[in-house]
Formats: sequence, C-alpha cells, structure tokens
Amino acid sequence: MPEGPELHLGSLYVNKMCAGVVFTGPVRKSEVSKSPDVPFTCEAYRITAISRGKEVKLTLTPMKSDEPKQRSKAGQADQAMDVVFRFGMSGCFRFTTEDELPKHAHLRFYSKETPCRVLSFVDTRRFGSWQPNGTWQPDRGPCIMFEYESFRKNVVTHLSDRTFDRPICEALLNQKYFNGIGNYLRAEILYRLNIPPFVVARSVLEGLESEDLFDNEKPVKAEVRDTKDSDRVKKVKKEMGDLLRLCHTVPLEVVNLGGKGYDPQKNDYSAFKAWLQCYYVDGMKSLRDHNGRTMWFKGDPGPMATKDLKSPKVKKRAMKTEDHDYTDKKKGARGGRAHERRRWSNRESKTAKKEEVSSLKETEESEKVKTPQQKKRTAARGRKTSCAEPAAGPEKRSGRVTRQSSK
DNA sequence: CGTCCACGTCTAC
DNA sequence: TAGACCTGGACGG
Repeated sequence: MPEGPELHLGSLYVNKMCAGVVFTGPVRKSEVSKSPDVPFTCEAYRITAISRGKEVKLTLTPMKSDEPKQRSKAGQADQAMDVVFRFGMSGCFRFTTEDELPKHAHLRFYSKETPCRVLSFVDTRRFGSWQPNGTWQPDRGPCIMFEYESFRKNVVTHLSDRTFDRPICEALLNQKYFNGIGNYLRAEILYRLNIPPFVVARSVLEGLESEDLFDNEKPVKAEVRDTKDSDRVKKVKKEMGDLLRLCHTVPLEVVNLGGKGYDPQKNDYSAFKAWLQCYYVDGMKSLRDHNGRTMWFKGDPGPMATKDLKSPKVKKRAMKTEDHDYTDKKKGARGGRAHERRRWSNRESKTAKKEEVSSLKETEESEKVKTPQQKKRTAARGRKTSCAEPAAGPEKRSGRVTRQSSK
C-alpha cells in the first residue's frame, strides 16, 4: 500500500474499523520482525490514526479507569503512545478476527471483545518499520496532500538545493521535498503535464510561485477524461495547474477513488488500474532512472535520460512480425517482450555477470559517447547488471494494468 | 525449476 | 551509489 494515498487510505481504514473498539493488553510483535518492541500495555485503550506523506501515526489512548490512579496496576499505561509507521513496499493495516490473522502480521493490537479482533500491521516484505513513541521523520517534508501550502513553499524556497540538479523524475522521489510521492505518482504527474521525465528539475520548477494562484479558480477534481493528445496540453494548462499543484491533486484523486489504491491483491484494484494513465500502461515507454527505478512516460525522455534499456512500445513491437492485430493480444505481446528481453540479457546481463568487465565496458562505449552523462549511465547500468534487463515492457504486465490503448 | 520484477528506504564502501 | 533488506507472483524452460 505504499505511496501517500495508500498511507492515507490506511489511516482512514484504521479510524473507521477501530471506531468504538476497545483494545486491551500488550501490543504484540511477530518473532521475525526486526522493528522495536512497542512497550505499551493497557487494560482498555483506543486507537486512532493520522497520516502525513508516506507515514502513518497510530495513537494508543488509555481509557479512563474507574480506579483511582494509585490503584491502577503496575505496567499499565496511563499515557497515550504514538507509534509511527512507514510501509516500505508492502505494508498495510488489516482488522480481522483473531483466527483470521493474515500472514505477515508483524505488529498486532488486540481488542477486548469476544471473539477477539486484531488490528495488524501486515508487511509481506518487511521493508516497513515502526517507531514507538515516534514522531514524523524530521527529514521528510510537508505532506503533499494535507500540507499543500507548506509543501509548495518548501520546494519553491529551496530550489538552489542540489536535489533540483537532478532530473525531475528523480527529484520527485526525494521525500524531503515530496513527502508522499512514489514511483507511480511521479509517472502519472509528469504524464499529465507532458513533462519529459529526464529534464533538470530546477528548470521545470523555477518560476513557480509559493502561492498557488490557481487555487481558487477550480476545485480539485478527480476528473479523468479521454482526451486527445493535442488537446491534452491545452487542457493541462487551463484546467490542471502547475507541477506542484498536481503533486497535490493527483494523489488526492487516488484517495477519492475510495478503494485501497495500489494493491493488486485486492478486489477493488480495478478502479485504480483504470485510473492509471501512464504507469505500467500499455503503449507507454519506460526507462531506468539513475537509481535503477523504472520511470514510465510518454514521448521525449529528456536530455538526462539514462541510455539504459528501454521499453519496447510501438517501434519494437513493429519489429515483431506477428504483431498486427492478433486477437490473442496478450500472448502475442508477451512473445515480443520475451524476445526483447533475451536480446538484452545476452548482451549485458550475461557478460556483466561473468566478470567480463572489459566486454561490458565495450558495450557501453559502443552506444554513443555523451561526455557528461557517460559516468552516470555507466553507473546506472552497472547497478542493474545483476538483473540487467530492459524495463519491463507494458505488454508483459498488461494483465495487471488497464490497457487503455487496446481497441 | 529458475529469473525478473514490485508501491521504499537505509547504510556501508 | 551499489547493494541490502524481503516475499511472492508472473513468466520461461
């Protein structure tokens, strides 16, 4: 569940499910978790949640006991405790009965009911974490969704920061300035404005105002209409506002979808899939950024692009002979993908893997010489050699993502 | 069976 | 700025 919208939806979920529920006893941690114990135990307490960017804070609030304070049992909390969560790649909250505990429920809060219910922090991959008596992480900036004005100001007043020397798509993942933006949001946001992902961040941000002058003109609207490309640019300017505004409104659209956001396991994932216009969408291009993350986009990648493995899309598909309007679209597309994949694997993955440094180098040099980027490019590639690979083609994942372009 | 990929940080060279 | 940290689904052989 992990970008800003999912974290916020998680907090809404906790508040909704736990409204009126009384919890009791200690907070329990799974054996395998490396996050800290939560030293809180209480005969009767409540749980509420609030989110900020990519964090959620749970507040455990002891209920007033009838006993006089002196007589309350030792070790029982009488003070509220905050626990701040980060979700990593797979964290989420779930509220279930005790015997339906999800797999990977690494932190658990038990209700006082019978049968007992449990609020669990579930995290398959365990990249998430929590901090008892925690506070918002100090290096993270204001929330893109719920601290919009200070978020804008924080960016606009720090444009000299080296962060903004980076391509815009990479700057957008810096949580010091864009707390809540993640990989699918950066793609969706840049796509809406037709901004090439690999242009210098500063160049697209300078000139923007601290105040959102656009703010009063139009309400935040989660309107996603089919528009022709030619119209899109105009529409963008007229109805959407600037990049910083979209860092605010686009995540809110996901919140307003009312589902779970990005969560392929869930039934209501289809609404989210349908909402995506670029990320993992068939026909879009993708490229690794300098940190090895897949950037989805359309059109011009921009001057700072890695000369890295690229997505297939139209051009490469055209190379596929059996490509033209097969009915079994998936199958055909996948075949194309696999083909592409093998090519690159042979060229890079294999050679790189076998300590063939020289041949790897050759491959790189042979591409083209771009002096300033050479180094980064090499680095980016090198990093990926162990799983050297073109960015996954859209076709390959078409099952996971709405195919807007089909038909 | 094996390889690659995934919504994100962290921290050691 | 490479890995490290993890599990599991999709796909290929």
